[in-house]
Amino acid sequence: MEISHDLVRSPAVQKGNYNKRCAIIAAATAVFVRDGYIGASIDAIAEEASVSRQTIYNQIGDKEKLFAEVVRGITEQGSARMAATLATFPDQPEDIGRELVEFAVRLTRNCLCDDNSRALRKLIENEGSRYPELFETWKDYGPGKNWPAISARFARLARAGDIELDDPDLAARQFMALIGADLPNGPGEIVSDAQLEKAARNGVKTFLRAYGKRESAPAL
Amino acid sequence: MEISHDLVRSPAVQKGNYNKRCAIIAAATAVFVRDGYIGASIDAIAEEASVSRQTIYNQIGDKEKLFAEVVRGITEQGSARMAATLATFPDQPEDIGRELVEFAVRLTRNCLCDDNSRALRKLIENEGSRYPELFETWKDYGPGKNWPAISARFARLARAGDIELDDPDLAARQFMALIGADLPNGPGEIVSDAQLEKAARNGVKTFLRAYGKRESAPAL
DNA sequence: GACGATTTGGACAAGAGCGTCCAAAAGTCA
DNA sequence: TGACTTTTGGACGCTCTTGTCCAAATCGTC
Repeated sequence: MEISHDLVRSPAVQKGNYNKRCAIIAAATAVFVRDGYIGASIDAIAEEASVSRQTIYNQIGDKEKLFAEVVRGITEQGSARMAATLATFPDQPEDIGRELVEFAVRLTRNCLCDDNSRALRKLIENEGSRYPELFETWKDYGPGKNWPAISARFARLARAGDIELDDPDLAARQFMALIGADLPNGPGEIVSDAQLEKAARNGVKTFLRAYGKRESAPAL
Repeated sequence: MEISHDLVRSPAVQKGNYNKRCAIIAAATAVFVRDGYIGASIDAIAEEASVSRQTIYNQIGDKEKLFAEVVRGITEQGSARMAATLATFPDQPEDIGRELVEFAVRLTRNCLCDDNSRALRKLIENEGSRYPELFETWKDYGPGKNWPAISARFARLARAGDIELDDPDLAARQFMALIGADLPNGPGEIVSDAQLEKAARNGVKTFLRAYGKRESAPAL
């Protein structure tokens, strides 16, 4: 699982080699996701990063500190991607079907199916109970900020008369569920662009059959 | 996580105390799900089962054998519950909305939200790559047998004129996604009957808005 | 080249877990 | 009661991991 940490910069202290530090964080992310917190060994991370074990202790410190750094990195990156993607929601659509499909493709590709998001979900699910403070950080970014944002977009579409719905929050949850329903969710599965496109089209089609304006039968 | 293993009987050999064996399997299931394969220690399982560590080695054997037994148990039980629930699909509905909601409640309660199913999903997701043969066994029961079964039911409903759909497989996947969209999916969260009922109603409502016959507006 | 900072690899102690062995205790059945 | 089976608890050897320490090697910069 390749994870770029371009956005992960040393927070305050700027000692040592940035590249080494980034390599350590990236390798730690991969190994933590693959083997879990307990199963991940510092030696495996060191080997994955092509770095001596001692360097990890020099640069970051404890295993817990390393894990916290990993979580901080993927949370930040995931949140940034989600915010950027949400900004592309079709506000004043000309062809709502096509534009919703395009948005769904961006959403699944950048925020649901990418390695970073899957890593975050897996860590939250498996180690969230062991490190509740990690869960707290994520709640702010995930369901705390982004879900209301997307439901607000749908509410605006409804006010503009593009769709018909009574509960924007519910519609947002169902939209997410529908565009994810047709995606292969096996472990470590590769999702092709064609599958992504088809899943988005199928999900949006059903979403608009339920919530679209009655007179305009969407031909996708 | 309480998991009853009434269906789990010793396969061939019938030596020793059944109660002890069942207690071991149940405890092992809980600990494996909680801590993962590597994180689960035989000592913790022995303590959870109120049994000496040596007894585990006498009754089952290896840690791997114990894990395989755990997976076999929850897979069997999950499959049995799914089959029993699928048999209650409304074949000739009088009130399709109400009957689909009732079916969705049964499905989520027995096959999606119960401890057994969640344990199975978690183990598959986390250890499936480490033990592919485990994944194989599950594929037969899960997507291999049950998903075609449910889509066949929807196809029959469509032929009878109760709903309008072109792709039964897709409709089945979307039905599952919709009735699960409104469920709290946090780790270890308790789902009340009221939430279950409401989630099912919301999901079926949208499903029928998309696939129901146009003239009969469902009032749920 | 020389100096300081960093990295490296190896060694180390402490602890945890797995699987085995074994003698004593408890349970089971005739 | 007596013979047989099972369970128990403790001890053991083995491996793996964590975190620390340290001297030698490497890198960057002047």
